[in-house]
Amino acid sequence: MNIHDVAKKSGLSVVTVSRVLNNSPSVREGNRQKVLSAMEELNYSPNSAARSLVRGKTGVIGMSITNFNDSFYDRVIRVVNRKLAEQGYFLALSIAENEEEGVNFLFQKDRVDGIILLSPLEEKEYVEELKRRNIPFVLLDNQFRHEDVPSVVVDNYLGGYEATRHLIGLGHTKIAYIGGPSVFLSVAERKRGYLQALDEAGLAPFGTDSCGFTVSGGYEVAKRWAREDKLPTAFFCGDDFIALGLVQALREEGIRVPHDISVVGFDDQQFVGEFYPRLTTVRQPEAQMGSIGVELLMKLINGEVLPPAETKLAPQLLVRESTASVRLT
Amino acid sequence: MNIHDVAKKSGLSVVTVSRVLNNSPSVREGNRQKVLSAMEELNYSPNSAARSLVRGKTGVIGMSITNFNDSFYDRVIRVVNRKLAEQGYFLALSIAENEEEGVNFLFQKDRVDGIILLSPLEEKEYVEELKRRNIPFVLLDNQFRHEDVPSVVVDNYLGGYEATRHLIGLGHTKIAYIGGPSVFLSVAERKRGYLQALDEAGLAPFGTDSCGFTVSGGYEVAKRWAREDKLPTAFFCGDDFIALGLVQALREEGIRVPHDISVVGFDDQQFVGEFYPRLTTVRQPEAQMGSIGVELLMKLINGEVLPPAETKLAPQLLVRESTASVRLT
DNA sequence: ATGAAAGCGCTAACAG
DNA sequence: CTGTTAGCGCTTTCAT
Repeated sequence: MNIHDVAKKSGLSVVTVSRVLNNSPSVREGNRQKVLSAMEELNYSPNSAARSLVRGKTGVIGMSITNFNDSFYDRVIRVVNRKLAEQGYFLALSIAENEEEGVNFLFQKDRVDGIILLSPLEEKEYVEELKRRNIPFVLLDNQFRHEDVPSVVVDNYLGGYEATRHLIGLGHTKIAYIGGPSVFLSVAERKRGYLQALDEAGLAPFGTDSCGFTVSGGYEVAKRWAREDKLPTAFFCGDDFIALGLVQALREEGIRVPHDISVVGFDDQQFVGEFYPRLTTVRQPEAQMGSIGVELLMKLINGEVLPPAETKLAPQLLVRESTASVRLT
Repeated sequence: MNIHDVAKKSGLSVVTVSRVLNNSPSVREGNRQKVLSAMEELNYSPNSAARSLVRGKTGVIGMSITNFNDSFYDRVIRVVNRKLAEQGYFLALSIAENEEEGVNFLFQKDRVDGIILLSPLEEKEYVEELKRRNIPFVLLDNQFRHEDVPSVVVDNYLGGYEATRHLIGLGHTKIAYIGGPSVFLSVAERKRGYLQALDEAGLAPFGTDSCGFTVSGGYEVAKRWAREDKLPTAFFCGDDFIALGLVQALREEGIRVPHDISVVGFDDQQFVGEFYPRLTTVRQPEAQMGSIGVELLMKLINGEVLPPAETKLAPQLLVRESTASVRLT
């Protein structure tokens, strides 16, 4: 069932059929209809391998992800999917679990027209490999700076800064920071923002700690601090899960949020938003990140001049119910 | 940079190069080495569009998903990814959001060698379309029965039955069921199991209700029931999120779980497992579902005889800390 | 063990 | 506006 069958059936040549396939204007309306109905009858659809071969393009954009059980990733992926579809591209997701298999597959010029790396784990290796293979690609939420590679990141420093400013503005002076695993640049950046805000306000950090990006991590830290009777009046957490665990633990200790202690999270995880008190948090601009990423990649593919390598996006503080003015005791 | 360049560089013909590419034994070792090093030098990798075209296969399996912010999906996808890689196939994920765009793309015989539909939303349409296009495919966690289509589902009836039996075994007689949206067959099946278990024990259902698969859904139901002073001694929830919301609400009402009321969830959501009391829940056999699904698809692709259309897997009750013997008052 | 030739299904270049 | 010819990069007969 190929283009020749359609040609035969419609009484026209394969070239005309191809023209109809590609919406060429130079086909007489009558003939176009003939071709269309022949296709219909034959239940024909063009072979994409053949098209890719001759055109040198696949119409597919690959995206490598490490994890999807997370609102941030979820939102970015959905936006990318939509934007790509608008441009006539198809998104193929690949889980980077088995470093060898999956990504190497995607990393083939003829498999995809371009690649989006979202929070890549083995960032440097991937970047090098992709450059070597000469495949257009962009980085989203990456950790390091790379020359000549367009990337879109969130200004985590600013996020930490604003979260802390918010707390300071509420009169808090004893503010602690609980971050995630130190391998992440974002963790360090958020902390840097926190320290800067405090410094500007002439305050000393109350204390910092870290744990995994999990509810139980936050829970344990809070329990430990409570046990040691070392509690601030406000916590800035590097992640919503941590914040949620913290709130749970504090509640068990008879400490109310935000009445006794204020808590700020990070990421605006969907799920976490269903708990009371609704968490004040920092929302990352996923939609922007996704659409700018797609735009950059499209430019790269079309050979346009590339803009400055790194685009840094401002996150947004969402003030909700877990923060309040410090209690005057 | 194609096979001809390699041939020229190695001083052999394209056919020999092709043979090396395909591990044909009939190549003299010396020549194989020549070819290999030529490939290396040229940084050559074969064009997959050309291969697909001539072979009529792509080496790609498509999987259509609707949502990934969920442990059940996450686990199934990861297993499928691994199993497929073992077989030399690559998994391409596609979000079924924009029904038109995405899936229709995957639904092309020459794009993928086979398709896995995970909890498809527009199940019947997809099945029909895929049959029409004659693409090998399997259904995972589907809602309806289809002739001639291999599918793997979980025995939700059994899950509901066992969860309820567990509660009955703990001496509970006032047991309620809170299910999810009624469009899902799984919701009805879990309820059917619940009713059956009660019936066998000579008990009447205390009451049933339903809400979205969300924490807030469960929270609101519990608040409502508490307000109406209509509380059982045990809840069986059709979903962990609902169960979690329920526990939160009960706690706010001063009711302790499991001391005053026992709660059973469903799905063993990762995240939910981090809360105390750790939820007694029903775990779906994601690993089995994934690997059986892949096996079936492989058989289909290889033209083997298809086994009985539907494989029904038994879920597993995980007894943890949210259920206890009924209090004797 | 190796190679020449044909062809997978499609599009692009060039005629007419 | 339409068709003839060539070729994308690879694998597969079929000889040798």
